[in-house]
Amino acid sequence: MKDTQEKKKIPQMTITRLAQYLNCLSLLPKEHYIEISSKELAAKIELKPTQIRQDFHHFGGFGQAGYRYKVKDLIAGLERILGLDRQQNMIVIGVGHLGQALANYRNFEKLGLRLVGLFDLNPRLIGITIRDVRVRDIDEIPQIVYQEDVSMGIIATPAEAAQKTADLLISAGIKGIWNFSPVMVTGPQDIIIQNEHLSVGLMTLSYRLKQAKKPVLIPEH
Amino acid sequence: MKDTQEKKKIPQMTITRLAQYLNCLSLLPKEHYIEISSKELAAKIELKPTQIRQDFHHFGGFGQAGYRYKVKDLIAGLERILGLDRQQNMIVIGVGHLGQALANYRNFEKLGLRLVGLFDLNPRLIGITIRDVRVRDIDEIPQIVYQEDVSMGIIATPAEAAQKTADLLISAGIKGIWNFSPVMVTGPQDIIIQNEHLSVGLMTLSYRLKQAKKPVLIPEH
DNA sequence: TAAATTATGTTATATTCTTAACAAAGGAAC
DNA sequence: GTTCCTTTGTTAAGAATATAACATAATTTA
Repeated sequence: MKDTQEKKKIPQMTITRLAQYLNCLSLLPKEHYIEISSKELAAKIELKPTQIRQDFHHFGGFGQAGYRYKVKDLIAGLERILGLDRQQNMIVIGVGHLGQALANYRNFEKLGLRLVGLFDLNPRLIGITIRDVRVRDIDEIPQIVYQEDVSMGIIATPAEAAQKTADLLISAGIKGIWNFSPVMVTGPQDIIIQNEHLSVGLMTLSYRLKQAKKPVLIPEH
Repeated sequence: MKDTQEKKKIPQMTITRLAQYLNCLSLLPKEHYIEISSKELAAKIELKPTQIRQDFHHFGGFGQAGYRYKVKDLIAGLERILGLDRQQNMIVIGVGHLGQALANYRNFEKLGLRLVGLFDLNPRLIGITIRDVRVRDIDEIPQIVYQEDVSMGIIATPAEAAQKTADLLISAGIKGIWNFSPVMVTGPQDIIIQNEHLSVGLMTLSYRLKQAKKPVLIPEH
Protein backbone atom coordinates (compact mmCIF):
# COMPACT_ATOMS: atom_id res chain seq x y z
CA MET A 1 0.00 0.00 0.00
CA LYS A 2 1.29 3.41 -0.93
CA ASP A 3 1.61 5.96 1.79
CA THR A 4 -0.04 8.75 -0.11
CA GLN A 5 -2.02 10.39 2.64
CA GLU A 6 0.32 13.36 2.62
CA LYS A 7 0.08 14.00 -1.10
CA LYS A 8 -3.37 15.41 -1.76
CA LYS A 9 -5.80 16.55 0.85
CA ILE A 10 -8.30 13.90 1.82
CA PRO A 11 -11.91 15.12 2.19
CA GLN A 12 -13.21 15.23 5.72
CA MET A 13 -16.21 13.17 4.75
CA THR A 14 -13.95 10.43 3.40
CA ILE A 15 -12.26 10.14 6.80
CA THR A 16 -15.61 9.98 8.54
CA ARG A 17 -16.72 7.24 6.18
CA LEU A 18 -13.48 5.28 6.59
CA ALA A 19 -14.15 5.32 10.31
CA GLN A 20 -17.67 4.07 9.64
CA TYR A 21 -16.36 1.29 7.43
CA LEU A 22 -13.97 0.20 10.13
CA ASN A 23 -16.69 0.36 12.75
CA CYS A 24 -18.98 -1.71 10.57
CA LEU A 25 -16.32 -4.27 9.62
CA SER A 26 -15.20 -4.78 13.18
CA LEU A 27 -18.77 -5.68 14.14
CA LEU A 28 -19.07 -8.41 11.50
CA PRO A 29 -19.04 -12.05 12.61
CA LYS A 30 -15.52 -13.23 11.75
CA GLU A 31 -16.66 -16.66 10.55
CA HIS A 32 -19.09 -15.47 7.93
CA TYR A 33 -17.14 -12.58 6.58
CA ILE A 34 -13.71 -13.55 5.32
CA GLU A 35 -14.26 -11.40 2.26
CA ILE A 36 -16.62 -8.59 1.42
CA SER A 37 -17.46 -6.66 -1.73
CA SER A 38 -17.91 -2.92 -1.99
CA LYS A 39 -21.52 -3.68 -2.87
CA GLU A 40 -22.16 -5.62 0.33
CA LEU A 41 -20.44 -3.09 2.55
CA ALA A 42 -22.27 -0.25 0.82
CA ALA A 43 -25.61 -1.89 1.51
CA LYS A 44 -24.86 -2.08 5.21
CA ILE A 45 -24.08 1.61 5.49
CA GLU A 46 -26.70 2.72 2.99
CA LEU A 47 -24.21 4.05 0.52
CA LYS A 48 -23.24 3.55 -3.12
CA PRO A 49 -20.46 1.04 -3.88
CA THR A 50 -18.61 3.60 -6.00
CA GLN A 51 -18.35 5.87 -3.01
CA ILE A 52 -16.48 3.21 -1.10
CA ARG A 53 -14.14 2.38 -3.95
CA GLN A 54 -13.41 6.04 -4.48
CA ASP A 55 -12.68 6.53 -0.79
CA PHE A 56 -10.24 3.64 -0.88
CA HIS A 57 -8.71 4.93 -4.08
CA HIS A 58 -7.41 8.02 -2.29
CA PHE A 59 -5.00 5.71 -0.54
CA GLY A 60 -4.70 2.75 -2.87
CA GLY A 61 -3.65 -0.82 -2.33
CA PHE A 62 -6.76 -2.09 -0.62
CA GLY A 63 -7.80 -4.75 -3.04
CA GLN A 64 -7.13 -6.20 -6.42
CA ALA A 65 -9.30 -6.00 -9.52
CA GLY A 66 -11.48 -9.07 -9.75
CA TYR A 67 -11.05 -10.14 -6.15
CA ARG A 68 -13.33 -9.02 -3.40
CA TYR A 69 -11.82 -7.27 -0.40
CA LYS A 70 -10.33 -9.37 2.35
CA VAL A 71 -11.93 -8.20 5.57
CA LYS A 72 -8.71 -8.67 7.51
CA ASP A 73 -6.69 -6.55 5.10
CA LEU A 74 -9.40 -3.94 5.00
CA ILE A 75 -9.42 -3.60 8.76
CA ALA A 76 -5.63 -3.48 8.93
CA GLY A 77 -5.47 -0.85 6.19
CA LEU A 78 -8.14 1.33 7.73
CA GLU A 79 -6.50 1.12 11.12
CA ARG A 80 -3.21 2.17 9.62
CA ILE A 81 -4.75 5.16 7.84
CA LEU A 82 -6.61 6.26 10.94
CA GLY A 83 -3.53 5.96 13.11
CA LEU A 84 -4.96 3.09 15.10
CA ASP A 85 -2.23 0.58 14.26
CA ARG A 86 -0.22 1.53 17.31
CA GLN A 87 -1.55 2.00 20.81
CA GLN A 88 -2.58 5.48 21.83
CA ASN A 89 -3.23 6.56 25.38
CA MET A 90 -5.96 8.87 26.51
CA ILE A 91 -7.33 10.44 29.65
CA VAL A 92 -10.78 11.64 30.64
CA ILE A 93 -11.29 14.81 32.64
CA GLY A 94 -14.56 15.06 34.49
CA VAL A 95 -15.92 11.90 36.10
CA GLY A 96 -19.62 12.67 36.05
CA HIS A 97 -22.02 10.42 34.21
CA LEU A 98 -20.65 11.31 30.81
CA GLY A 99 -17.07 10.79 31.91
CA GLN A 100 -17.94 7.42 33.38
CA ALA A 101 -19.89 6.45 30.29
CA LEU A 102 -16.85 7.21 28.13
CA ALA A 103 -14.53 5.43 30.55
CA ASN A 104 -16.68 2.31 30.30
CA TYR A 105 -17.03 2.37 26.55
CA ARG A 106 -15.56 -0.93 25.46
CA ASN A 107 -15.24 -0.13 21.80
CA PHE A 108 -12.45 2.33 22.34
CA GLU A 109 -9.96 -0.23 23.56
CA LYS A 110 -10.73 -2.45 20.58
CA LEU A 111 -9.32 0.41 18.54
CA GLY A 112 -6.06 0.44 20.45
CA LEU A 113 -7.09 3.46 22.45
CA ARG A 114 -6.25 2.86 26.09
CA LEU A 115 -7.63 4.81 29.01
CA VAL A 116 -4.73 5.58 31.33
CA GLY A 117 -6.17 8.28 33.55
CA LEU A 118 -9.34 9.73 35.04
CA PHE A 119 -9.37 13.19 36.62
CA ASP A 120 -11.78 15.28 38.62
CA LEU A 121 -11.64 17.99 41.23
CA ASN A 122 -14.39 16.57 43.40
CA PRO A 123 -12.66 15.01 46.47
CA ARG A 124 -15.43 12.47 46.77
CA LEU A 125 -14.54 10.97 43.44
CA ILE A 126 -10.78 11.10 43.80
CA GLY A 127 -9.49 7.70 44.79
CA ILE A 128 -12.24 5.52 43.38
CA THR A 129 -11.37 3.27 40.48
CA ILE A 130 -13.27 2.61 37.29
CA ARG A 131 -12.13 -0.34 35.26
CA ASP A 132 -8.84 -0.43 37.11
CA VAL A 133 -8.14 3.24 36.52
CA ARG A 134 -7.94 5.43 39.60
CA VAL A 135 -9.54 8.85 39.64
CA ARG A 136 -6.90 11.49 40.39
CA ASP A 137 -6.88 15.19 41.12
CA ILE A 138 -6.51 17.35 38.03
CA ASP A 139 -3.22 18.63 39.42
CA GLU A 140 -1.72 15.30 38.53
CA ILE A 141 -2.54 15.64 34.85
CA PRO A 142 0.91 16.91 33.73
CA GLN A 143 2.68 14.08 35.49
CA ILE A 144 0.49 11.35 34.02
CA VAL A 145 0.60 12.85 30.55
CA TYR A 146 4.37 12.72 30.69
CA GLN A 147 4.67 9.29 32.29
CA GLU A 148 2.11 7.55 30.13
CA ASP A 149 2.75 9.37 26.88
CA VAL A 150 -0.85 10.52 26.60
CA SER A 151 -1.88 11.76 23.17
CA MET A 152 -5.55 12.56 23.69
CA GLY A 153 -7.58 14.26 26.38
CA ILE A 154 -11.34 13.97 26.59
CA ILE A 155 -13.15 16.85 28.24
CA ALA A 156 -16.30 15.74 30.05
CA THR A 157 -16.48 18.60 32.51
CA PRO A 158 -19.24 21.18 32.98
CA ALA A 159 -19.19 24.10 30.56
CA GLU A 160 -17.59 26.48 33.03
CA ALA A 161 -14.50 24.33 33.41
CA ALA A 162 -14.04 23.35 29.78
CA GLN A 163 -11.67 26.03 28.51
CA LYS A 164 -9.59 25.95 31.67
CA THR A 165 -9.30 22.20 31.32
CA ALA A 166 -8.25 22.56 27.69
CA ASP A 167 -5.56 25.08 28.65
CA LEU A 168 -4.30 22.70 31.30
CA LEU A 169 -4.18 19.79 28.88
CA ILE A 170 -2.33 21.83 26.30
CA SER A 171 0.24 23.08 28.77
CA ALA A 172 0.73 19.47 29.85
CA GLY A 173 1.70 18.64 26.30
CA ILE A 174 -1.42 16.98 24.91
CA LYS A 175 -1.88 17.35 21.16
CA GLY A 176 -5.46 16.17 20.70
CA ILE A 177 -8.61 17.20 22.54
CA TRP A 178 -12.10 15.78 22.29
CA ASN A 179 -14.50 18.20 23.90
CA PHE A 180 -17.95 17.09 25.04
CA SER A 181 -18.87 20.20 26.95
CA PRO A 182 -21.47 22.43 25.31
CA VAL A 183 -19.08 25.33 24.84
CA MET A 184 -16.48 25.46 22.11
CA VAL A 185 -12.91 25.34 23.34
CA THR A 186 -10.00 26.82 21.45
CA GLY A 187 -6.24 26.55 21.43
CA PRO A 188 -3.11 27.04 19.31
CA GLN A 189 -3.06 25.98 15.68
CA ASP A 190 -0.95 22.89 16.25
CA ILE A 191 -3.38 21.40 18.75
CA ILE A 192 -6.15 19.30 17.23
CA ILE A 193 -9.39 20.19 18.93
CA GLN A 194 -12.62 18.40 18.16
CA ASN A 195 -15.76 19.86 19.63
CA GLU A 196 -18.50 17.29 19.95
CA HIS A 197 -21.64 19.26 20.62
CA LEU A 198 -24.37 16.80 21.42
CA SER A 199 -27.03 19.45 20.92
CA VAL A 200 -26.10 19.71 17.26
CA GLY A 201 -27.03 16.09 16.67
CA LEU A 202 -30.34 16.51 18.39
CA MET A 203 -31.15 19.69 16.50
CA THR A 204 -30.41 17.93 13.24
CA LEU A 205 -32.84 15.19 14.20
CA SER A 206 -35.45 17.78 15.07
CA TYR A 207 -35.03 19.39 11.65
CA ARG A 208 -35.31 16.11 9.82
CA LEU A 209 -38.45 15.25 11.76
CA LYS A 210 -40.01 18.55 10.83
CA GLN A 211 -39.17 18.00 7.17
CA ALA A 212 -40.59 14.49 7.20
CA LYS A 213 -43.86 15.70 8.62
CA LYS A 214 -44.42 18.16 5.81
CA PRO A 215 -46.90 17.08 3.15
CA VAL A 216 -45.66 16.72 -0.40
CA LEU A 217 -45.40 20.18 -1.91
CA ILE A 218 -48.06 21.15 -4.38
CA PRO A 219 -46.60 23.50 -7.00
CA GLU A 220 -48.12 26.95 -6.93
CA HIS A 221 -49.20 26.88 -10.56
CA MET B 1 -39.37 35.30 6.60
CA LYS B 2 -40.39 33.08 3.77
CA ASP B 3 -41.13 29.47 4.49
CA THR B 4 -39.03 28.10 1.70
CA GLN B 5 -37.51 25.08 3.37
CA GLU B 6 -39.67 22.80 1.29
CA LYS B 7 -38.70 24.29 -2.07
CA LYS B 8 -35.15 23.18 -2.78
CA LYS B 9 -33.23 20.60 -0.85
CA ILE B 10 -31.04 22.09 1.85
CA PRO B 11 -27.54 20.61 2.13
CA GLN B 12 -26.96 18.47 5.20
CA MET B 13 -23.90 20.53 6.10
CA THR B 14 -25.98 23.70 6.07
CA ILE B 15 -28.31 22.21 8.67
CA THR B 16 -25.37 21.14 10.82
CA ARG B 17 -23.96 24.64 10.62
CA LEU B 18 -27.30 26.27 11.42
CA ALA B 19 -27.39 24.14 14.56
CA GLN B 20 -23.87 25.32 15.37
CA TYR B 21 -24.85 28.92 14.86
CA LEU B 22 -27.77 28.53 17.20
CA ASN B 23 -25.64 26.77 19.76
CA CYS B 24 -23.05 29.52 19.58
CA LEU B 25 -25.58 32.36 19.68
CA SER B 26 -27.42 30.91 22.64
CA LEU B 27 -24.18 30.90 24.62
CA LEU B 28 -23.49 34.60 24.04
CA PRO B 29 -23.94 37.03 26.92
CA LYS B 30 -27.25 38.72 26.18
CA GLU B 31 -26.07 42.16 27.34
CA HIS B 32 -23.09 42.44 25.05
CA TYR B 33 -24.58 40.89 21.98
CA ILE B 34 -27.71 42.65 20.80
CA GLU B 35 -26.45 42.50 17.26
CA ILE B 36 -23.84 40.43 15.47
CA SER B 37 -22.31 40.48 12.01
CA SER B 38 -21.62 37.48 9.83
CA LYS B 39 -17.95 38.33 10.22
CA GLU B 40 -18.06 38.14 14.01
CA LEU B 41 -20.07 34.95 14.08
CA ALA B 42 -17.81 33.39 11.47
CA ALA B 43 -14.75 34.15 13.58
CA LYS B 44 -16.25 32.34 16.54
CA ILE B 45 -16.90 29.17 14.59
CA GLU B 46 -13.77 29.43 12.44
CA LEU B 47 -15.67 29.84 9.23
CA LYS B 48 -15.91 32.30 6.35
CA PRO B 49 -18.58 35.02 6.58
CA THR B 50 -19.84 34.20 3.10
CA GLN B 51 -20.62 30.69 4.22
CA ILE B 52 -22.93 31.99 6.88
CA ARG B 53 -24.69 34.43 4.58
CA GLN B 54 -25.13 31.71 2.00
CA ASP B 55 -26.58 29.36 4.59
CA PHE B 56 -29.07 32.00 5.66
CA HIS B 57 -29.88 32.79 2.07
CA HIS B 58 -31.36 29.34 1.56
CA PHE B 59 -34.17 30.48 3.81
CA GLY B 60 -34.15 34.24 3.49
CA GLY B 61 -35.44 36.98 5.69
CA PHE B 62 -32.79 36.87 8.38
CA GLY B 63 -31.40 40.35 8.05
CA GLN B 64 -31.44 43.46 5.97
CA ALA B 65 -28.66 44.81 3.76
CA GLY B 66 -26.63 47.36 5.67
CA TYR B 67 -27.83 46.30 9.11
CA ARG B 68 -26.10 43.70 11.17
CA TYR B 69 -28.12 40.70 12.34
CA LYS B 70 -30.22 41.03 15.44
CA VAL B 71 -29.26 38.17 17.73
CA LYS B 72 -32.80 37.73 18.95
CA ASP B 73 -34.20 37.44 15.44
CA LEU B 74 -31.42 35.12 14.44
CA ILE B 75 -32.13 32.77 17.31
CA ALA B 76 -35.86 32.83 16.65
CA GLY B 77 -35.35 32.17 12.97
CA LEU B 78 -32.94 29.31 13.52
CA GLU B 79 -35.23 27.74 16.08
CA ARG B 80 -38.10 27.92 13.66
CA ILE B 81 -36.10 26.32 10.85
CA LEU B 82 -34.84 23.54 13.10
CA GLY B 83 -38.29 22.81 14.44
CA LEU B 84 -37.45 24.01 17.94
CA ASP B 85 -40.08 26.73 18.12
CA ARG B 86 -42.61 24.39 19.67
CA GLN B 87 -41.98 21.96 22.49
CA GLN B 88 -40.97 18.43 21.59
CA ASN B 89 -41.00 15.52 23.98
CA MET B 90 -38.41 12.82 24.16
CA ILE B 91 -37.61 9.68 26.10
CA VAL B 92 -34.35 7.93 26.93
CA ILE B 93 -34.06 4.16 26.91
CA GLY B 94 -31.21 2.71 28.93
CA VAL B 95 -30.41 4.38 32.23
CA GLY B 96 -26.72 3.55 32.48
CA HIS B 97 -24.14 6.29 32.72
CA LEU B 98 -24.75 7.50 29.21
CA GLY B 99 -28.50 7.56 29.67
CA GLN B 100 -28.15 9.49 32.88
CA ALA B 101 -25.68 11.87 31.31
CA LEU B 102 -28.17 12.62 28.55
CA ALA B 103 -31.03 12.90 31.02
CA ASN B 104 -29.07 15.50 32.97
CA TYR B 105 -27.97 17.50 29.96
CA ARG B 106 -29.40 20.94 30.61
CA ASN B 107 -28.91 22.32 27.14
CA PHE B 108 -31.62 20.16 25.66
CA GLU B 109 -34.43 21.76 27.58
CA LYS B 110 -33.22 25.18 26.54
CA LEU B 111 -34.02 24.03 23.02
CA GLY B 112 -37.59 23.17 23.92
CA LEU B 113 -36.81 19.48 24.09
CA ARG B 114 -38.40 18.03 27.19
CA LEU B 115 -37.51 14.71 28.75
CA VAL B 116 -40.77 12.96 29.64
CA GLY B 117 -39.64 9.40 30.22
CA LEU B 118 -36.76 7.17 31.25
CA PHE B 119 -36.84 3.43 30.64
CA ASP B 120 -34.76 0.43 31.57
CA LEU B 121 -35.28 -3.25 32.18
CA ASN B 122 -33.11 -3.45 35.27
CA PRO B 123 -35.52 -3.74 38.25
CA ARG B 124 -33.01 -1.94 40.46
CA LEU B 125 -33.30 1.19 38.41
CA ILE B 126 -37.03 1.12 37.88
CA GLY B 127 -38.69 3.49 40.30
CA ILE B 128 -35.85 5.89 40.91
CA THR B 129 -36.25 9.43 39.64
CA ILE B 130 -33.79 11.63 37.78
CA ARG B 131 -34.68 15.27 37.53
CA ASP B 132 -38.28 14.52 38.44
CA VAL B 133 -38.61 11.84 35.81
CA ARG B 134 -39.30 8.34 37.05
CA VAL B 135 -37.54 5.36 35.52
CA ARG B 136 -40.10 2.93 34.13
CA ASP B 137 -40.06 -0.56 32.69
CA ILE B 138 -39.69 -0.63 28.93
CA ASP B 139 -43.11 -2.27 28.70
CA GLU B 140 -44.59 1.10 29.51
CA ILE B 141 -43.03 2.80 26.50
CA PRO B 142 -46.10 2.57 24.22
CA GLN B 143 -48.36 4.05 26.86
CA ILE B 144 -46.08 7.02 27.60
CA VAL B 145 -45.39 7.67 23.94
CA TYR B 146 -49.12 7.95 23.38
CA GLN B 147 -49.94 9.93 26.52
CA GLU B 148 -47.11 12.41 26.23
CA ASP B 149 -46.97 12.73 22.46
CA VAL B 150 -43.32 11.71 22.32
CA SER B 151 -41.56 12.50 19.05
CA MET B 152 -38.03 11.32 19.76
CA GLY B 153 -36.48 8.29 21.40
CA ILE B 154 -32.86 8.18 22.48
CA ILE B 155 -31.24 4.76 22.58
CA ALA B 156 -28.60 4.49 25.29
CA THR B 157 -28.74 0.74 25.75
CA PRO B 158 -25.97 -1.82 25.24
CA ALA B 159 -25.36 -2.92 21.67
CA GLU B 160 -27.29 -6.18 22.05
CA ALA B 161 -30.52 -4.39 22.92
CA ALA B 162 -30.29 -1.54 20.42
CA GLN B 163 -32.19 -2.93 17.45
CA LYS B 164 -34.87 -4.48 19.64
CA THR B 165 -35.31 -1.14 21.37
CA ALA B 166 -35.59 0.61 18.03
CA ASP B 167 -38.27 -1.83 16.89
CA LEU B 168 -40.18 -1.23 20.09
CA LEU B 169 -39.97 2.53 19.71
CA ILE B 170 -41.14 2.36 16.12
CA SER B 171 -44.08 0.13 16.93
CA ALA B 172 -44.99 2.56 19.71
CA GLY B 173 -45.27 5.28 17.08
CA ILE B 174 -42.06 7.21 17.50
CA LYS B 175 -40.84 8.95 14.36
CA GLY B 176 -37.30 9.97 15.33
CA ILE B 177 -34.53 7.90 16.87
CA TRP B 178 -31.15 9.00 18.13
CA ASN B 179 -28.97 5.94 18.58
CA PHE B 180 -25.89 6.03 20.80
CA SER B 181 -25.18 2.32 20.82
CA PRO B 182 -22.18 1.22 18.78
CA VAL B 183 -24.26 -0.79 16.33
CA MET B 184 -26.25 0.74 13.53
CA VAL B 185 -29.99 0.41 13.89
CA THR B 186 -32.39 0.41 10.96
CA GLY B 187 -36.07 0.88 10.35
CA PRO B 188 -38.69 1.81 7.76
CA GLN B 189 -38.08 4.70 5.38
CA ASP B 190 -40.44 7.09 7.12
CA ILE B 191 -38.65 6.82 10.46
CA ILE B 192 -35.77 9.23 10.94
CA ILE B 193 -32.87 7.34 12.46
CA GLN B 194 -29.67 9.07 13.44
CA ASN B 195 -26.80 6.84 14.44
CA GLU B 196 -24.33 8.64 16.67
CA HIS B 197 -21.28 6.44 16.77
CA LEU B 198 -18.91 7.87 19.32
CA SER B 199 -16.05 5.78 17.99
CA VAL B 200 -16.21 7.63 14.70
CA GLY B 201 -15.43 10.93 16.39
CA LEU B 202 -12.51 9.45 18.20
CA MET B 203 -11.14 7.80 15.09
CA THR B 204 -11.32 11.11 13.27
CA LEU B 205 -9.32 12.71 16.03
CA SER B 206 -6.75 9.94 15.81
CA TYR B 207 -6.42 10.50 12.07
CA ARG B 208 -5.97 14.23 12.44
CA LEU B 209 -3.34 13.70 15.10
CA LYS B 210 -1.42 11.39 12.84
CA GLN B 211 -1.61 13.90 10.02
CA ALA B 212 -0.42 16.73 12.23
CA LYS B 213 2.59 14.77 13.34
CA LYS B 214 3.82 14.24 9.82
CA PRO B 215 6.71 16.47 8.75
CA VAL B 216 6.11 18.83 5.86
CA LEU B 217 6.44 16.88 2.67
CA ILE B 218 9.60 17.40 0.70
CA PRO B 219 8.91 17.14 -3.02
CA GLU B 220 10.68 14.24 -4.69
CA HIS B 221 12.50 16.45 -7.20
C1' DT C 1 -25.24 66.90 2.16
C1' DA C 2 -21.91 63.85 0.05
C1' DA C 3 -18.37 60.46 0.35
C1' DA C 4 -16.52 56.66 2.69
C1' DT C 5 -17.30 52.62 5.29
C1' DT C 6 -19.47 48.58 6.61
C1' DA C 7 -23.29 45.67 6.25
C1' DT C 8 -26.28 42.04 3.97
C1' DG C 9 -28.65 39.67 -0.12
C1' DT C 10 -27.87 37.79 -4.38
C1' DT C 11 -25.63 36.11 -8.35
C1' DA C 12 -21.68 34.10 -10.52
C1' DT C 13 -17.52 31.54 -10.36
C1' DA C 14 -14.47 28.08 -8.55
C1' DT C 15 -13.83 24.15 -6.17
C1' DT C 16 -14.87 19.93 -4.16
C1' DC C 17 -17.25 15.87 -3.91
C1' DT C 18 -20.11 12.22 -5.75
C1' DT C 19 -21.63 9.26 -9.29
C1' DA C 20 -21.19 7.01 -13.51
C1' DA C 21 -18.52 4.66 -17.06
C1' DC C 22 -15.13 1.66 -18.48
C1' DA C 23 -10.83 -1.14 -18.65
C1' DA C 24 -8.27 -4.91 -16.42
C1' DA C 25 -8.43 -9.11 -13.82
C1' DG C 26 -10.02 -13.08 -11.45
C1' DG C 27 -13.50 -16.97 -10.88
C1' DA C 28 -17.33 -19.94 -12.52
C1' DA C 29 -19.85 -22.36 -15.96
C1' DC C 30 -19.91 -24.90 -19.99
C1' DG D 1 -9.97 -23.57 -23.14
C1' DT D 2 -13.40 -20.11 -23.92
C1' DT D 3 -17.17 -17.27 -22.58
C1' DC D 4 -19.77 -14.97 -19.18
C1' DC D 5 -20.18 -12.87 -14.88
C1' DT D 6 -18.49 -10.35 -11.12
C1' DT D 7 -15.27 -7.35 -8.98
C1' DT D 8 -11.93 -3.73 -8.31
C1' DG D 9 -9.02 0.43 -9.84
C1' DT D 10 -9.14 4.42 -12.45
C1' DT D 11 -10.68 8.10 -15.23
C1' DA D 12 -14.25 11.14 -16.65
C1' DA D 13 -18.55 13.41 -16.14
C1' DG D 14 -21.95 15.36 -13.33
C1' DA D 15 -23.80 17.38 -9.20
C1' DA D 16 -23.37 19.73 -5.13
C1' DT D 17 -21.02 22.90 -2.31
C1' DA D 18 -18.09 26.74 -0.99
C1' DT D 19 -16.04 31.02 -2.20
C1' DA D 20 -15.74 35.26 -4.41
C1' DA D 21 -17.75 39.29 -6.56
C1' DC D 22 -20.97 42.69 -6.76
C1' DA D 23 -25.29 45.44 -6.07
C1' DT D 24 -28.02 47.55 -2.56
C1' DA D 25 -28.76 49.75 1.79
C1' DA D 26 -27.75 51.90 6.22
C1' DT D 27 -24.48 54.34 9.22
C1' DT D 28 -20.66 57.33 10.07
C1' DT D 29 -17.55 61.00 9.05
C1' DA D 30 -16.07 65.05 6.86
